[in-house]
Amino acid sequence: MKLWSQFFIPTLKESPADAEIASHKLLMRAGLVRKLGGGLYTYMPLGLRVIHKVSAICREEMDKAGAIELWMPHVHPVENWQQGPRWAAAREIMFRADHAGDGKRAPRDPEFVLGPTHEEIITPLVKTEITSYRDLPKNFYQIATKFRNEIRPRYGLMRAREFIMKDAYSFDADDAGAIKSYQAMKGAYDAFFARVGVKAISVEADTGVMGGSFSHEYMVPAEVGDDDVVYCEDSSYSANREKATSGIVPADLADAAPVGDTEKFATPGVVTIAALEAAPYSVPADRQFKTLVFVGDDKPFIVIVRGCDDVEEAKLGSLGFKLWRPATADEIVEVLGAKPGSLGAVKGTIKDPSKLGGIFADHAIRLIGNGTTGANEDGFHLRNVNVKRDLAITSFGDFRSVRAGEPCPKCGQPLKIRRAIEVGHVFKLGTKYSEKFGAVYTDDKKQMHPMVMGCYGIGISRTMQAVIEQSHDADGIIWPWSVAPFQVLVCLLDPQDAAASEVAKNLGAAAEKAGADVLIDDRAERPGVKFKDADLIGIPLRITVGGKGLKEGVVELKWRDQKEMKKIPLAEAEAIIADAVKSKA
RNA sequence: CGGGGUGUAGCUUAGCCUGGUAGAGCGCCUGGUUUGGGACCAGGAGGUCGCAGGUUCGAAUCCUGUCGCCCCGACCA
Repeated sequence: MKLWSQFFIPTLKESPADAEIASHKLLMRAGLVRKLGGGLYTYMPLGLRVIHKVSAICREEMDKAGAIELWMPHVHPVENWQQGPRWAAAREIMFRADHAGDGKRAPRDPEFVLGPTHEEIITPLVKTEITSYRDLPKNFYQIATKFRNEIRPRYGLMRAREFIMKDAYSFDADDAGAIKSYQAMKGAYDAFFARVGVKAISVEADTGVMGGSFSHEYMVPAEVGDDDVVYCEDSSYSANREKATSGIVPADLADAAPVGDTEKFATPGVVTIAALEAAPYSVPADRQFKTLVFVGDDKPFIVIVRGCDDVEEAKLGSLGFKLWRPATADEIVEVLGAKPGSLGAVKGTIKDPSKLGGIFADHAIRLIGNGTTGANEDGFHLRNVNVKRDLAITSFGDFRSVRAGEPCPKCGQPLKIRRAIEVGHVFKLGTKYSEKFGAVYTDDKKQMHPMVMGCYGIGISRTMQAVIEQSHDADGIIWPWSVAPFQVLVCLLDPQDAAASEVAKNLGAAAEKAGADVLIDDRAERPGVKFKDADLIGIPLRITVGGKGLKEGVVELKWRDQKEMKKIPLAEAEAIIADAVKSKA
């Protein structure tokens, strides 16, 4: 039981100007966090209580699923990362932590980085500690701070530079075991999000820089999310847009027959799909080939999609490059011989095909018969271009971004898309890290094998904010019982009145005995201020004790998520409150 | 990193275009009146106008640079 006057809850009437979204404003206004710098936040006493509750639930579910808690350093020797499989991709988000404070690290001084995640730490550890199949499987986790130099931190705790994450790493003897571990984590995640009161859906996801064979993200639908979730209401299909496919290309598609030879025509000044759609050319975007040039591991390659489609850059990961980026105009001219706007991949028109790492075409371009594309000569295009006959394609793949309304790949019904916040991610990693670090074990036939790994993250601090984003009204936060910083608020309207104070403390004690965390608002403030603050900080159950009510022999009981308030007789108040608390626990 | 914005008291901000004493509301302190949904009156404290140059008799205001922060894009739990 805490007295408000002896605790610290600095509420604000107005939101700081840099808070954009509801949950960020409420984090600030309810005194849960304060900003130190971009993406860096102090957890204030009230906010820390929520973090502790979320962490405790996470810990319980992880333990229940058989994971084992440990704690790893967050200052990492850079060698661990240099030896790992993703140094090139990961280094740009890592903070350096040189031990030389003046920044003048001598050549022989060790170099450190702040840990953005811990595969590079746990895998070498397991390599030295576990060598026998008898010690497998194992799943280690920690709940700790992570450091990522996000290029653009935003929305408070949603995307911070320093944040709290639960990360778990499973090690199995074989693929079947790894899938079991993966399923166990999915079960734990479902239980966790249900308990903290967040409606999270799991969706198929791109594995990104983590690598690995498959993964699911846990998404909280919200307009302010950074991701797009593609889903179908009829089938169970749901996926991150980066990964999502649609049934836009029929399986039995027959390629269109050419109507004539390819033909060059002048298109002075035309450098966009839209310009070619307009008169006098009038070529619909879905009849144009869009030719884009990327550079993958220092070698240019071409991606072709329909003019009406967008390339989903994450999908280019399937091509096997470690790093890739859009090519610059100069690089494009060097290889294709023309500037962007007149590019194509028709056989014989590419200036220097030997420099290319490949020409990759999206399946959907097969829907185009006798289309139009750039001639690799500024100001000229080619018409009557046909996929099979004319384009020098290395291979086909899925590279386009799905749009709402396209047919679901499972059932054909129209797909929908909505924004969402990623709060958790499970990856089946395979042997990418264990092979790199030599984390092998000996089986019962004296054979050595790399361990099969999985990794599993939950953004603890982000989950806290996602709860607020999903559960608030115009007056403030509405905490679910399970993660509320306090569950019962005794609103003592007349703290100078000894009898009323006594009643408040007794009722608070009764609620506490029944299992609730209790806060008593004993401040010398006017009632209006107390009620406004109560709504703002969102404590689920409010008990109001005031001189007026006591004269009638009643106190008031009000749930934060309900409109109406109930007067209860003082004589029965302790029992009624205890029952209310027990009904929630 | 590219594009756009912004920086004035603890918070929200006016003033800037058109240079001339830095203003308000909230919050804070003192006293009084109040007391069931962010009270009222009186008094008070608090600002090197992000920083550094420049133009000018004179700069919060104009110019240049720089830093922080916010928004849009790529990245992520």
